[in-house]
This record gives sequence, C-alpha cells and structure tokens, in this order.
Amino acid sequence: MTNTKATAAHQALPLNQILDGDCVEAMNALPENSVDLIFADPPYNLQLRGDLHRPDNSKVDAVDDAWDQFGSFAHYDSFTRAWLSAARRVLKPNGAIWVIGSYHNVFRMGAELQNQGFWILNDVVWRKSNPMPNFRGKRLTNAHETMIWASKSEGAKYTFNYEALKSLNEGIQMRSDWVIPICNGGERLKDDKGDKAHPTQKPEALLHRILVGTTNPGDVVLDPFFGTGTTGAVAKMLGRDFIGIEREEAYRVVAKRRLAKIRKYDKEALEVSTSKRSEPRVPFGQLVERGMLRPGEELFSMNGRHKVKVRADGTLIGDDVKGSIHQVGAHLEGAPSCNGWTYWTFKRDGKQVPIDLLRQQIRAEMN
Amino acid sequence: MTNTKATAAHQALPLNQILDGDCVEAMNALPENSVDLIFADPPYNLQLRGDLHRPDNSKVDAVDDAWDQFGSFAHYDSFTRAWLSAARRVLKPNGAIWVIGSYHNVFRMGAELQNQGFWILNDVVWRKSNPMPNFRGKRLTNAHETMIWASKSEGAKYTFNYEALKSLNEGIQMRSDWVIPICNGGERLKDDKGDKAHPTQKPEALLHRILVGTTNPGDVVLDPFFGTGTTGAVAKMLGRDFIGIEREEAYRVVAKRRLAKIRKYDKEALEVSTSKRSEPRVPFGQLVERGMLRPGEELFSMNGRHKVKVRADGTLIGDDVKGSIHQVGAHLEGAPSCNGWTYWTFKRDGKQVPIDLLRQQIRAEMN
DNA sequence: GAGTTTACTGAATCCGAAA
DNA sequence: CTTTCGGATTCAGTAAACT
Repeated sequence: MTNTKATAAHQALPLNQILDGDCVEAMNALPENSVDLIFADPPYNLQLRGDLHRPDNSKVDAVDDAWDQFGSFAHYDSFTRAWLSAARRVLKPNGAIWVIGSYHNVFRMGAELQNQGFWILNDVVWRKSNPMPNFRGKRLTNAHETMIWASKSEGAKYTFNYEALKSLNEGIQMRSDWVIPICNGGERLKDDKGDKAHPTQKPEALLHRILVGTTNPGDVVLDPFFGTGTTGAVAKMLGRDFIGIEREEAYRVVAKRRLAKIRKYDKEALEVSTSKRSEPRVPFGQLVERGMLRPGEELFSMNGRHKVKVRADGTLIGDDVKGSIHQVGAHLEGAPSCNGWTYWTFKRDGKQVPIDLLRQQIRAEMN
Repeated sequence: MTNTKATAAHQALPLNQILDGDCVEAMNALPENSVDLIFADPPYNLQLRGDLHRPDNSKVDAVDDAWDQFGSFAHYDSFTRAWLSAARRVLKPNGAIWVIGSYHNVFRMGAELQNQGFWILNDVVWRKSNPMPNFRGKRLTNAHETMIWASKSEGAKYTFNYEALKSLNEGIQMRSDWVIPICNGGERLKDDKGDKAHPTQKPEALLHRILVGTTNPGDVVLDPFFGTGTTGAVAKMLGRDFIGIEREEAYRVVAKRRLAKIRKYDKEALEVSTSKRSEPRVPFGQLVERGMLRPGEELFSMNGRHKVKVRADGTLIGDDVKGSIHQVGAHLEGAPSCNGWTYWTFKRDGKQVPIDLLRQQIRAEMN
C-alpha cells in the first residue's frame, strides 16, 4: 500500500477542498468509482412541516394523520435514495461507506442501503458517555447513535485494519459498541457570538477510529454532509485526503478555518499494527533447500501425538499420509484445516522447537 | 392501575396459554385492541454462506433453521408487513410494542413500524457482555442487538415506569444501552439430548427490564414468536398475563414445561442481584482517539531512561521495539511484565505527568 | 475437598492469493 | 471465470476433568 496515489484519476479529484452546493449534484460532478470511503451524517430534521410535497407533487399541508406521516417518510426516503445512489456512484468497487443516525432516520437509511445493494458489514453503536438526560422522564435517556458500515456490494474487498483496531482496544478485538464522549469542551467549535457553530458536531475520536480502522494513508475520504469538517480534520491529521461537500456557507467558513490549523501526524506515527497476513509467504520447501531441515528429519506434532518425516520436496510423510505440512496436520487431527507452521516442531539439542521459528528467521533475512 | 382486570374482553382472551400456528392467523383470531404490550423476536433473516470454524477448528453451530430462510428482502418485507399489521390490530390504543433484531433485519422492521404509524419511543441497544467473537478477524465483533420500543401511534399514553427503571439502575436514569449477558449456563434450556432447545433463547434479564419498565401488573403481554417462552416466564414471575404464539411443536413443549415451574415473584427475591462494580478497563488507544495524546507525541519512562513515540493505533514505537504500553515497557526493562499506565509519562508545561492521570480523567467521565 | 487445567459454546451475512 | 490450497483467526463464561 503506497501513501501517494499518482494516478490521473486521483489527481483530478478536488482533494482537500470543501465543495459548495447540494451534495447530490456535487457528487454527480465527480468521476465515478473514485473515492475509497464515504462518511455521511445526513440531516434528519428536514423541514417536515414546511415546503413538503408528496411524490406526485401535491402539497402536503399537515403531518398529523397517518397518511401525511407516511408522506413525510416518503419525502425523506426519496432524499435518502438520491444521495445514497449518488454516493454509490462515486465509490470505488472496493470502497465502503459509513452512515450515522438516530432512530428517527437510521432504519430508513439502513433499509435503503440494503435496497441499493450495499452490503452491511456491521452496525456500530456510538455509546455516549455523557448524553443529554431525558428531562421529562418520559422515555429512556437517548444515550447512543447508530452507525452502519457497509461495502459497495457483497463480496467486495473492503479495507479493515483488524490489528490496528485491536491495538486501540488493549489487545482485544474491537466490538460493535464504542464508548466515546460527545463533542464538547475545547473541541466544540463556536461561532463569532460564542454559540456552538453546528448543532451536531461529531467528536474527532469517532472519526479517528473509523479512519484508522477502515482506510489506509493516502485514501480519499468523501463527506457529503461536511458540516464543520470533523471528517476532514481527522483525515488530514491521519494523512488521508478528503473531499467535503457543504451547502451552508456558515459551516464552510468555520470548517475552513478549522482545517487550516490541522497538522498531519508524522509518518512513523501513522503506521499501525498489521496482521501476519500481510507478511510474505515462505514455502516450507525453502527450509529444506536451505538445509535448515534435512530430508529424512523427523517432525513432531505440538501435542506430541504424531511423528512424520521430511521429504526432499518439502512434503511430509507419515504412516498413512503424505502432503504439505498443512495437509498432513489437518489429516492427522481430523480437522478441516491446520496451520502446519504452528503445528509441527523439530528437535534441536533435545528440545522441541516450532518450525515457525525457522520461517521467522527467513523473513528477518528478507528485510 | 388495578391488578385484576375483570372486563369481559379481558376474560375472553386465551391468557397464559401457548397458541399453536402461524402468528398472523392467530393474532387475527384475537379481539382487536386487546393487549397491552407486544414483545416480538422474529426471525432475523441471517444469510450465512459457508461453515464457520473457530481458530481451534471447532465448528460454530449456525442458526440455519428453516424458519430463518427467506428468499429475498422483498419476501422478508412482506412477512414483516403482515405480522406487524396483525400485531397492530390486537394492540390497545395506548399499548406498545418491542421488537428485537440485528443489522440483518432491524432496519427493515424499524422502517415498517414507522410506515404503519407506530411511533418510535426509543431504540435500545442490548450490549452483550459476552458475545461470540469474530473468529476470522474480518469485521468488528458483533456485540449487540437492537430493540425498538414504539407506541401504537403518536401521542398515545404508553406505560413507562420511570422510577422503577431508575431504581434498577442504581438511582440513575435508565439509558438506551443495556449491558446484559447472553443466555447461557443454567438458564439455557436443553432438549432431551442435552443440546440447546432453541438456537436464539433470549435472557430473562432483558424481558425483566422491559416488563418492569413498560407494563403494569395484570397487563396482557403478547409474544407472537414465543419460542421457548422467555416472555411468558418473566411475565408470570412479574404478575403479568401472557399470550404466546408458536408454530414449532418442539418449542411449545419445552416452553410449557418451563412455565409450569415458574412461580410469581416475592418482592424480596427481586433485590438479590446487585452488580459488583469494578473499575472499567480503559484502553490506552482511547487517549489517542480523544486527542489527549497525539500520534507522534513522546512518552518517557518514569525512570527517565527510555523514550518512545505514540502511534495512531495506540501502540508505542521505540528504537527496536513496538507494541502496547505494557509490552514496550516490559521489553525495555527486561521484565516479564510491566504496568504501562504507571511506567510511562508525557510532558505538559515542562513537567512530567504520568499517563495514568489521563485514564483517571476518562474514568471520572464515565460516572 | 479445594484449586487448577482443559473442553466447550454463543443470532455470524467471517479468506484470498495463485494457478 | 473457477478451483486449489496455504495458513490465519477468539472472548467470556460455564462446566467437567484433573491434581
């Protein structure tokens, strides 16, 4: 994975800018299949009682009875359908999307995501450590919001930095419920009058976890509802490129000022823990070729129950079985699969040593 | 609120019974506007592809029952539409409904609830304290399920026992996220062969909280997907009447046996389980996500002998070592283990401050 | 009997490079 | 495109087995 993307398509994107205007039009003006990740925090407090029209363009004058309630949902659904399909168009085939919402709108977004062919990977609960209490005591304290993480389609090769998220969580795999405080204090942006600049500014910690976990340095992150630019700010810190779209000038002004102050972390700090899957493959036969193990030498299973011999071509032979280190291990254990590297040991100076130690030696030499 | 309902309509209901058959037909056979609460745990429409094995090669017992197979979203939606409208019909005007699901189906249920005119009061997250891990490391651990609580319509006078839930929560307003273990151990019902009687038995603690919070003694609680009868069992304990509907005979048999053993609670029996509260674990990565420490920032060992840098995923990197705060500390000291929280410090205003101070700050926020 | 180790299990849309 | 096969991957809790 390189940190610099020098392709023409990449360079043609309006990177690290805030685009003015309606997000559907702005996204449709971008080239298709061009962004790696979309983070979307759409409004759900649409003016339901204002200039609302039914799909047939007849005016909706009240939202009290069931029909008009349905009418307002239909209106919200068509809004959702429009921006999600524009988002889908600009997303790379192996790209992914995050959306965030509350019970007012998240069920409609989730259903529409599925309808359009996005493939849900997880729903993630942002559990607020300091939510607004329910003052009237008529319901439960609304202490969370819901995010949905989805790939563009089933089977797509989405980015997931498993080890990095595991590191963020003290070595235990990251769960689908994230405890993060709401955005306040110094992080909360104020306007010139000292009031909060945006009603629903998201905490940077949320975006940090999303971008560390599901993008790589140099990726392009699009936020069609940019607001005051949390997505852009964290993307910049983390060495990702962003594209923001925001139609309210007041928000664009605040976001621009905010972004100017952000510095990218240094490169070393942006490298994250990687999995063993990304290490080069070492054929077992190489240990034999190099004389680290000799043909005819005996290997012993980790549990001590089985003994086999190494052959010159890097296969193993036992009493009634021959094949690769993995195949023989799986067969002897009656298991569907087996990692031969961790299953087999050899003897040196009377002690049992895992063969994986030899693989590590070879890998060390490769650097 | 009386505890005895002597009306003819109430008496005519098949109370505290398990009805055989399809839930839509069975609900349509009940009088309209007759039940106080519905709890529904419908099939989730999981779409599992192949087998899944744990890292130890044991096979995961998948939910592959015929009742969870739907051909498409369209089929699932029409199923949902049918049972929800039948449920709506039998619900009293001031009644309420709870549904539970995962990301596979909950967005479709939530949207359909809204479409039918139900009024969502809260979405509630059941955070599992002991979920099944993600064995392949390809996604986040699926550690929660979502419940939706809705009244029959906007403005309905639903039941909400605010103080009772507050008491259940040690005097603090009950939040929309509930930490409850999955159902296992002695509570998990077994069949004659000793296998689990139902693949998705819900914990009684979940229903306990729902019924205490949103029904009164003597209320009628309907469960159209009764399974092995958790709803009925808790309703009986708490002095509520129930109506169960279940089409699988095997589940009805188990549920009936279970219910026969249940006794209505004595008040004092309720107060036994107070939680042992230990200090919550705080991952070091959270300090980074929250910007309390920045990627690239330097940490110094308490003894001043070592200096390392923080990375974006909450690991540390030194001259020849990287890993968690504990691992790196242990390595540098040549010790078998090390408490990184007390070992590392950072600089603020020229002074060395232990990182543990930041952890204490986060813990303070959590209370 | 008391303490320790091993085995088992849970609503899961769970692999990917090379041939 | 399909097939093959190397080999990476788990947390909390219960209960049985063992010392």
